[in-house]
Amino acid sequence: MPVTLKDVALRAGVSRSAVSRTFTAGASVSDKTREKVEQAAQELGYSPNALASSLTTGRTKLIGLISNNFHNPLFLKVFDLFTRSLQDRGLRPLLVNLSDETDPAHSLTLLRQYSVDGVIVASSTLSPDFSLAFQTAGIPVVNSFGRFASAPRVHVVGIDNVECGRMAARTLLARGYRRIAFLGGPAAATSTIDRRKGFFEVLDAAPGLPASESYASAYSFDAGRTEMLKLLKNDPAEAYFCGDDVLSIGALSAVQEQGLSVPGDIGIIGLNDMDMAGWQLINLTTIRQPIREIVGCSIDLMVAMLDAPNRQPEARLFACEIIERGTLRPLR
Amino acid sequence: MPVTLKDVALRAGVSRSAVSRTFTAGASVSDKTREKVEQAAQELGYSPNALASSLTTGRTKLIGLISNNFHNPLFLKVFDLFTRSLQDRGLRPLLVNLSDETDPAHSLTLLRQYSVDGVIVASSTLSPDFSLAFQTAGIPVVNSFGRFASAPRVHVVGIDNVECGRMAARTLLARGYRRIAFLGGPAAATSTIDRRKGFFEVLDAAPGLPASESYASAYSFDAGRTEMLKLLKNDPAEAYFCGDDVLSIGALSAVQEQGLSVPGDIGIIGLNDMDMAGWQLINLTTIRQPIREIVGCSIDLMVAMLDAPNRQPEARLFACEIIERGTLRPLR
DNA sequence: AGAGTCTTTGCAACCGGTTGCAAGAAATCG
DNA sequence: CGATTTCTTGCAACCGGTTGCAAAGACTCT
Repeated sequence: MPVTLKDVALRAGVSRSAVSRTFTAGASVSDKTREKVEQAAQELGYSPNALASSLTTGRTKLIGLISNNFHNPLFLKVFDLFTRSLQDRGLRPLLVNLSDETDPAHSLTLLRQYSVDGVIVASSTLSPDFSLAFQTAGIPVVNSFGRFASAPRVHVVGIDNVECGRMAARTLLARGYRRIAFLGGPAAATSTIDRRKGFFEVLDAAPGLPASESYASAYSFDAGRTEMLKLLKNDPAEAYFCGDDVLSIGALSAVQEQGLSVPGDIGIIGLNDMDMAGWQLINLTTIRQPIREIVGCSIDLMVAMLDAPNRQPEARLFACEIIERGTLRPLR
Repeated sequence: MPVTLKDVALRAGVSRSAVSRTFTAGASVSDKTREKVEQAAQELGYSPNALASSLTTGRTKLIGLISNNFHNPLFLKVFDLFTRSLQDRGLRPLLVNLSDETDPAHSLTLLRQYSVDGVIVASSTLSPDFSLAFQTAGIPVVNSFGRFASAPRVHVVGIDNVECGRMAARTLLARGYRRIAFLGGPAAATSTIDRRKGFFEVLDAAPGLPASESYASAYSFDAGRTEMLKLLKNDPAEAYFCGDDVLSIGALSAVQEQGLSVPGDIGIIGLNDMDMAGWQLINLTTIRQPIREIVGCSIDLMVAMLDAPNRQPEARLFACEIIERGTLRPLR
């Protein structure tokens, strides 16, 4: 049923090679032949089989896009950007949804079976070892939104979560909050660990400040709300750095439900600057992660690696930015 | 570099066919051979090339997943469900992000090049003709979240948007609202058209009720808020059926910003029941679309079609359900 | 033990393309 | 104009698998 190279060759009265060459950029074909072939292809509705050609060329233009962040609203935008940018460069995203898996073995064989040209691991919670497995298997890999390392073993593009933690702490201190706290997401996520580190680094440098920490069970509204309700029962802090905007909104909700005001009674700063953080009825002060740049850069790196697979791994970081809204009291 | 059938055959001391057969379910191989082959495959780290085998079998297990709804928060969950369910059935989603395109030609050639076994068009705004193009080209297609037709030409799974419109109107009337209005998303979307139709069908059957309509420029918070601010300037209605939850939340925000209360002064009912509709600080009354069922059913249909491509197209509808929260006054 | 049946196995052709090579055609040059 | 050089082109082998076929092997039964 589908029309092949041979059909076109037959109709155009040329060899199969000639047809193949008309569809291969940079191959040697005379204008006359090319015209005949294109005519025939047009009439038959031919389009070359990318998979068959991948057999000999060794390139599929398939890129595995692996993520376990299918509950993070930010990632809708991330997927949007990734798929668009990949398409713009003639690459096709083969999506892998990791859900709770953390072992790369399964994804690895799966993506190997489909001979992907490269893999993008888009996750803020997976360990770098996950990405490393692909590298070791000889598949170019970029870890987007991944954990920064000063001696990276795989390409990693993202933000410095430690610095984000510092930034949050400094922001709170600058606004005169003294009793401040860290309200993280799941304690095992690399991003949580790093942000916590930076946060307390700054606090520890300013001794005499009472600081506390706690963890929500997930990056979700309910988890944030539940945790905050618990905190409010026992002498809460003046301000909280929450691991994520959704978590923050849950916390915000809890505070308001208890009849307290934000930022009057309690200050909150989130992270990610999701769309909803800007909604007037939420109006969350938060730290923006430049996802457009991160995605763009990840793809640039990936494309570069397709030509030079043995590129030295590098970490590329982007600065985050405080987005000042209404959940912290103003700078004096 | 990658290890092939031949390598394994050589090492196991058998023919290539034997190796192929050990990896093909239902093929005839003796236990002894199978063991030898599996041993060799293990040692070499062999995994069969799905693309090469697709050449002869004619099946890639690739499913094109096309969407233009990368800004609709509901679709993060939709993608999550689709990718997970496809994976569970041994199928791989090849994602196509349509953004503003409405012409299927491009996606069609693209997906044909990759010999996808089938295509799922996940979109609430595309015309059925889009999906039809794949059907015509001989590629099994399911239109998820698509427009219902009583004589469908392609498989369509979703909800009856006309009925949703009716349901919204009845709900508002039952709560004693008399001056009610339709606040749709972009006027060209099929879902908007259908919902409007059902909505006014009910209103027209109850004469003497002043009804009005208007349209936001997008299914977004800003568009909803802007439109509602405009409406509030001129004699607003008592209650609004908004085309979407995000739109509703924008409208809700506008009402509150103007110092009016919901549902005291103005009632709002949304559609979709996204996560955030349930957040206490939003607490939106809305119509739930059973996306889990829609996705599940879409995939069932797709799988069925892989075996019987000429299945008679059918439309499968799921009932929606009012989720009662706090943005409509209670039933008397 | 021999005939008949059922399994297992390798050969070779094929899936839809690509590509090195050598021969033929066209263009360039003195 | 013939000799060179450069372009085109088809042949044939190959990419990594699958599969129909017939031969070989294993098994059953009398």
